[in-house]
Amino acid sequence: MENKRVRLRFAPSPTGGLHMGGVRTALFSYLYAKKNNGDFILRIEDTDQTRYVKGAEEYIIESLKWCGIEPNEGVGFGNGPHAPYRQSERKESGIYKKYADQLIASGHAYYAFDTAEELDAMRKRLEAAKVAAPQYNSVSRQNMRNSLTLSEDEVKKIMDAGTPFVVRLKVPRNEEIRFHDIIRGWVVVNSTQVDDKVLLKSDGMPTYHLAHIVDDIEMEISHAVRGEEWLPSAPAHILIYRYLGCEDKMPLLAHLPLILKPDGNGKLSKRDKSGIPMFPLNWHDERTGEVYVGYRESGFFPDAFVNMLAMLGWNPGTTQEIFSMEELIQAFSLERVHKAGAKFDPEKTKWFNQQYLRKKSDAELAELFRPILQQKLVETHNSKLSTPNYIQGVCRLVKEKSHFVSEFWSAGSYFFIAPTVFDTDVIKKRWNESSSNFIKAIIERFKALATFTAPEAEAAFKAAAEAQGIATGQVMQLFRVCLSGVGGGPMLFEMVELLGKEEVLKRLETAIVTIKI
RNA sequence: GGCCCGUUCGUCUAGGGGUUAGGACGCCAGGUUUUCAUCCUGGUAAGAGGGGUUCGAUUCCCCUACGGGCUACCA
Repeated sequence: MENKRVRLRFAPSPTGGLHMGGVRTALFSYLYAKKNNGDFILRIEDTDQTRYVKGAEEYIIESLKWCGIEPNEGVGFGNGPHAPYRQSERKESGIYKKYADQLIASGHAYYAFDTAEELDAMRKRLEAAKVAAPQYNSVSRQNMRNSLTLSEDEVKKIMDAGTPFVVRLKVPRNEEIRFHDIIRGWVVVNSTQVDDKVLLKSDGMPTYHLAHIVDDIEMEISHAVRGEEWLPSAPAHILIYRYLGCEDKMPLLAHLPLILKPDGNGKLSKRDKSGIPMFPLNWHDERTGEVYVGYRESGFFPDAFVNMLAMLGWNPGTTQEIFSMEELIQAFSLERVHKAGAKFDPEKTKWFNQQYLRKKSDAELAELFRPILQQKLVETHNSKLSTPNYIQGVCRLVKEKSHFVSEFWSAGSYFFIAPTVFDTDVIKKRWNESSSNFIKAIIERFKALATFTAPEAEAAFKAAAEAQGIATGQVMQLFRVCLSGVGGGPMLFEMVELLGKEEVLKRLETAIVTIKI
């Protein structure tokens, strides 16, 4: 067992878009597997036919791909020795029934024939009797219709008649169940708290409880990493492994803390008022018609998203915060995962993206900006796209103040379209009778320049100001507005150089005739 | 209600019997950029409460409070 190959699975059910909490579970499993030269498997747990959502599986696969969390085995990622990886398909081999039958044969599971109404009535009865935990268990099962209370003949008769039935786990009455969690240490629960879980549903499908255990055994899973919401049912799972005689094959457990919503209390919801997405990719819910925006579509870099997720509930114990996937793999350990839930911080999320934005080369950014730019230029009837060098130059100047590539357009559209309106606040404050003379003087001095670099333009500008006895500070912003229409932006003379002599002169001429006090 | 898990600055967190309780985000201030942003420097701000154990507890134990999860033929 100690030398068992490390194999982890991510096992979502295709009931909707994969939430970022799910992505983090996948990420942690992936990191641990890679760190230990193990396998990472994607298994689809589609045992609930009523909740199956079309497109969800594709969404999960695409999300993992975008994040760079690639399983080396599983649905959408190629078959390994344990195919198929969809539980609905695995069921066809009769594997789940086989394990359920084994539990029945050994007396650790039984058939139950109760209808939904009968179960409901039982619950109401127990509630009325003020039973602390109304559930199907060692006590209440004695008053229900199952193979424990009915005679063998009766059971046979019912089964032969084709009456629907479920298989339930026979949980002992008063037994201490101890299990070890990598993150939480030892957890002790008394079996009186555990109900007789349904293992096989009346439609013949296994429940999660049976299916994931059977598959984890069959797929030789070494570590099961999942959300904290599974902690309460873990004791039942321990029992199943034990009764199956498979305790030695039981994966080590690690229950991750939940991701909490940024404001107020509770789990993360599908939407947050911060405007920061909760899903990796856009997700369209066909049932409600609602659309949830994704990190990808919001302009986040996948590595920034993954980095942010990794730091939610885990840290390396150093002050390093920026990690590539490789570095995460090297540094990761389940033991360092926090116990307490982590509130998700939208501001920090943006900061992560900014860090990655800064690290990208101008060429990379230009490549990302190009499609946005092209679309904007079409929208504004300026279909002429600038040269790659020029676009890179814009990216170089504009990236310092941005968190997202998607902000480049609003920050620097004037690099591509000459301004027609000029910030009135700045004009009101800075423009006076002498202004147009000053701009004219600059035009003359710029014209005289043989080469047009930032330092040269700046020197010419200062000389013009000095000649007219104006402090440069008085006219810098004015000059900027003439060129860009707005009062803020990147380094002024860097901007001048990039725009180029011809364009600068043209814009200044326009400004003189357009701007009125 | 019951059970389980948790609790260090507003948020993410480090540390772990003796520390000026460290870092990051945010926020604030100063400096640089003769604007804004960037950048630099500094600042703000924390061990839920009560009991133990101990020379000493944020750190170990107990209780309470609070928060979260679970309580389906859903996962």
